Amino acid sequence: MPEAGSPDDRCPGPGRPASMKEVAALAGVSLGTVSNVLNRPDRVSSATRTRVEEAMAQLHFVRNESARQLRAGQSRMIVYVMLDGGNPFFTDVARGIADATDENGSGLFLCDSGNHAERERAYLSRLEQQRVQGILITPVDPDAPALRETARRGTPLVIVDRAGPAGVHCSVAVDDVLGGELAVRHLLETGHRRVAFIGGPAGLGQVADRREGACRALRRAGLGAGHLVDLPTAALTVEEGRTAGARLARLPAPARPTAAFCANDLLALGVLQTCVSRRLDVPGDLAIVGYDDIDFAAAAAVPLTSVRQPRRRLGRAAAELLLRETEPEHEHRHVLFTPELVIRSSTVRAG
Amino acid sequence: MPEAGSPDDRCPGPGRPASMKEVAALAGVSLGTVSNVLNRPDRVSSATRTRVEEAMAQLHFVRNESARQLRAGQSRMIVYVMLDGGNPFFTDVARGIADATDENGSGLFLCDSGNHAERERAYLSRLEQQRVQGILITPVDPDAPALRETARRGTPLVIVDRAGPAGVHCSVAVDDVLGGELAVRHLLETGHRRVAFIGGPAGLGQVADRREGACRALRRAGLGAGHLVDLPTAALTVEEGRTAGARLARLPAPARPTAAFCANDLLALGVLQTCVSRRLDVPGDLAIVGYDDIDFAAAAAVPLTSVRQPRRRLGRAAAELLLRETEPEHEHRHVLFTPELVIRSSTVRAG
DNA sequence: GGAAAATGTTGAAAGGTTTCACAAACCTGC
DNA sequence: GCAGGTTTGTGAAACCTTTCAACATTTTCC
Repeated sequence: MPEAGSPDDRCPGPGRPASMKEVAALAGVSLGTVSNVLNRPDRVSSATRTRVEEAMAQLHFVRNESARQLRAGQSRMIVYVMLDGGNPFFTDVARGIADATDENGSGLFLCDSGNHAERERAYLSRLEQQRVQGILITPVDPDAPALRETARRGTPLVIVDRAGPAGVHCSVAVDDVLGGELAVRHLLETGHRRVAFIGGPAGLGQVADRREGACRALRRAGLGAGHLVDLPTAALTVEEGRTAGARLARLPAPARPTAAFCANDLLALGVLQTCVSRRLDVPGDLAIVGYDDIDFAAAAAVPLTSVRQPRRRLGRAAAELLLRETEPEHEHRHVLFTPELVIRSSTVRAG
Repeated sequence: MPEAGSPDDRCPGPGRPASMKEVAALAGVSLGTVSNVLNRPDRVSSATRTRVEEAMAQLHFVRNESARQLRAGQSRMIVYVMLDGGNPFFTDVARGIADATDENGSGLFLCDSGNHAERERAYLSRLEQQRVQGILITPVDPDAPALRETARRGTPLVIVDRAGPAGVHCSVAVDDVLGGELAVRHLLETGHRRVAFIGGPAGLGQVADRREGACRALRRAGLGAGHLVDLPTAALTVEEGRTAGARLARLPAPARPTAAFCANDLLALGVLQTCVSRRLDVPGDLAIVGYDDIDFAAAAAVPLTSVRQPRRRLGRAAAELLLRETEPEHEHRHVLFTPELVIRSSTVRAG
């Protein structure tokens, strides 16, 4: 039996953890001195410091962050409110954020709104009550009043992967219209003339912009909007992709698009799965372009052509903007990254 | 005289948010009454209540959670420290936790240790200082002293997807040894006699247990450990899976296993990808079994046979144990779920 | 009409930390 | 010896909320 958990080590146990006051009493020193040991150790003689540190160890002292926060007026906590924790795109963005917050010494916490406006609102309110140091958020709706008000009341807030209303917040996003255009231009260049757009809900800015980009590509190729076949989905999930794929496969051959542009990779993977199970050749019978270039896109058995977003840089840039949010004379900035098309076998046969 | 109430305080500017004291002053009421409006509205006459509520609205009052926490002694925050935010398995577990915490009205926050012991320790320490209501954690090492000590000092803590040292914490896990056995028994039953085990780092309990289960299946079939070919990996990622797949493909044909059991689905997807790019038939040339049955496993173009864990139930059960952790006479419990093999085309040809 | 109960409101204390003006002790150099 | 400086340490105030005993007012019931 390891001695680390020896039962005779009777400590405070179920009671309240020790406070600085108790530490001070045990060390025979004033409260202020304990505080100095913690915050300005150089102002304390090494003899007292040792005595205080021993008392802290003996009492298993743990600093009370609530009290510190109360005194300081704000916490050291940075939070990213994700739109969908199940989408690897957002966890990659979170990693980029973590890169920046680590360097800054702030702890990063995550919340998942699950694309649910009410839940997002609840989190926002909690975070504001918590007086967090800052909020990064990929919102369900960047124009929601709650966002504006939270920022106006003083909580630093940066919008990620969307642009908020002009001049109200900083934001970091990727040019989704351009991304959509790149995707569909590529399909047109590889000979397709009837392209499905698979995505939804249409209220989601990312979806609307990518579709808009698709239309732009058609226009610039001198083709009408009739060349785009809309297959709306209820969410951006693999499951919805499978459903949409099945609907697509059921279309009569002359009307059936020869290519599908999906609003994200999860949908694309679902569509791909349906094709495979129905023995449709990809890209022969249907070419597929996804969006985000998540790791699973390259790992799919028919590797997906996809629009890559600089996910990690996106996160890092957002975090850096957030940390600057409290500087005097701050002007809100909107950073826009450029996406990039990654061509793989789901649109162009390998070899 | 602290009651120097300057009339300038009326304007809600970009300064500190209003406090209850200011609300009370504006409503011409005492502090206690404002508190009653917030916490026991029934004890306040509706006239006063309205007056206070108007004052709160006018001043954009936001409750200060730090102060509440300080008073209450603990926060209303529940946190799940994930082992790897990039693995959908853990985000699904998180969803199960959220199901339970939602019903309880506590907010769920997530942290990602990224399988990094030092980062995990830092989070744990932060959370303890924060006096969080409870911690759910899938630890890098369930025997790490920091876990034991955090729990001993009074922060409710439940271990998820592992069992901690006996009697110290509650835990919820899935029988990984049995899972490994199911996987390899299935491979043996479908005629394979040389099976690769792909997984690592070996220090990870999940990996060790699943491998142990594989050995048990062999033993029970009367086969020696020589029938298991170890291909250790540095992490449980798609990338590492690709590397391991390449190593596997390079083995000389007589020594090459005809089946691979991967410690999780990310690895399995990587291996699968390598097979496809090298024109190896799955399952003809290599049968593959994954672990976790994440959504992407079924969505792979060769749908993966995988060991399904009740991810969401796992999370929910863990959260429920956590909420009971503070009950008097609490006895730590270890809940063990049973995994289930889901057979798909990566081991058995469809049709 | 007045005692008892119900209802509304108040004021002060407590919770753990940080900060800051101040006191005490020790040096330095003359 | 002692003015002036430095190094250590102290005590009290402040941060914002919640709780609770006590007070004030109204209602109820004989």
